[in-house]
Amino acid sequence: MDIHLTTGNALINMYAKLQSLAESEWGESDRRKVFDGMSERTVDSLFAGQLSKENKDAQAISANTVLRRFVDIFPQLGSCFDSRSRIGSRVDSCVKKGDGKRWAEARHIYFSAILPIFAQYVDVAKGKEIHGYVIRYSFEKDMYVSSSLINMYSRCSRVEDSIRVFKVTPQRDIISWNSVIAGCVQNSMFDKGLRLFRQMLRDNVILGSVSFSSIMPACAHLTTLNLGKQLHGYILRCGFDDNVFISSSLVDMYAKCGHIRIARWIFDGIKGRDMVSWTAMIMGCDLHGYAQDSISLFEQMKLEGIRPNHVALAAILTACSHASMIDEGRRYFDQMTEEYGIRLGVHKNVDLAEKVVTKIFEIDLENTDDQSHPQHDEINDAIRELLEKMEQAGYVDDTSEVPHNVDDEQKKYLLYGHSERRAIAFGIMSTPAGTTIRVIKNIRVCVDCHTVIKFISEIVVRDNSRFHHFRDGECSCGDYW
DNA sequence: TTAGGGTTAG
Repeated sequence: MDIHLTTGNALINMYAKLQSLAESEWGESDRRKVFDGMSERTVDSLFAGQLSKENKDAQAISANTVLRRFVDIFPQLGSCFDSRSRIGSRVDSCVKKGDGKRWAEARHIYFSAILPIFAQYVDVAKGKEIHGYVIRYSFEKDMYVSSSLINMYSRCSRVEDSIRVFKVTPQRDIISWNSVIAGCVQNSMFDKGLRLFRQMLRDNVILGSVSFSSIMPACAHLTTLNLGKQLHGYILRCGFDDNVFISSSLVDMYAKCGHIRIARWIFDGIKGRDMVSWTAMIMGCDLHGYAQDSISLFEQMKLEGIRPNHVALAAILTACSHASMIDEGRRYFDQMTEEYGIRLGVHKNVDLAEKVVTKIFEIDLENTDDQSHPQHDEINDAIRELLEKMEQAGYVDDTSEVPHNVDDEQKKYLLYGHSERRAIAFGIMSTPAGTTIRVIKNIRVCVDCHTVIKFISEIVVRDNSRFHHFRDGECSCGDYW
């Protein structure tokens, strides 16, 4: 019988999805047969099954193929994909020429499918042209199109634009929320991401697994262990703990929040660990000074047939560097280029260096001592008391890290003001004996404070570089510092 | 019927 339009489209879609399955016996020819048997076809017939996520993941169809087909249907869009000319004027001119009927066929579906390609290639100029078109033809209220736009802008580091799109979307579903929250978190706007997450909870939105894997990195980066634990409980109640995205993000969160053993326990329980899971664990071990574990994990990962990417290589090279393992480091460096074909990047970026320097000079460098803490004087007394005991135990101050141009006595005084030792003194005086004190610092601990902490106690300090487990006058970083 | 969101970094 003649294949009816929507039935035919549905069949094509089915064959396309079957084709994307591993070792599928279905192929292009099955789709073709249905397509050829249809007396009436539309744009949908051409695209059925082609733009689905399953197909993209399986790479059954490349981004370029999608674009080529898209341009076949809408030749006016060609300029948007392969040249610098503006799409907007072309759209208008082809509508004027009476070609508007074809554009009317361009339903929102294609735009929500095409935008992720610009997100992937980080091409905000082309993404914006599509956005203009979306507005002109009133597709912007569609949740699919809007979440594609949110994602495109945030992948291009334009979070403000993402949030703007989110705010003007009249109806929001879980994917709209996840898109904007993930956008904030991926662009290091962790507080904003958490605020939106809480607002989503207040709005009684039912969370999905993606909601958790999107927000968890915020807890990891902010070292907010309590919040991370609450989310972990939530995850267990939802039964999402077998999701590899979520378990990898939990490994990372617990490692960054100081619980390396819990991180390892979660990692060991992951079924179907992928490269990201391994890399998160490798970095976690390194963060805690267990470089040898990082190396054995890396080797084990390779044995399991998982090919490391540039992030995994960065992780293992960092581990070698922290443990002063020069031979291993060189071996991995050679493997990186020879076996894995990874080239060096970043490096010698003068433009970036200039931007950073400009920012640094905008900061008031003289303004470092903040004395506003209500127990400022008590903390001073506690530090003085600790110092006396430390000096009896053999502590000698090291003022080499004090950059100010003052005499040695002044420098010694400046060291008293360092936030890490003040935090420890405050922790000791305000908690019962035996309480775990967690100190989180946003810059690297100073070398003298590092010595001081070794004298004070069995203590764990996390600075911007790593965890320092101080015990019996030794530190887990092996004084690599 | 076709379409949108997620984990790892020096």
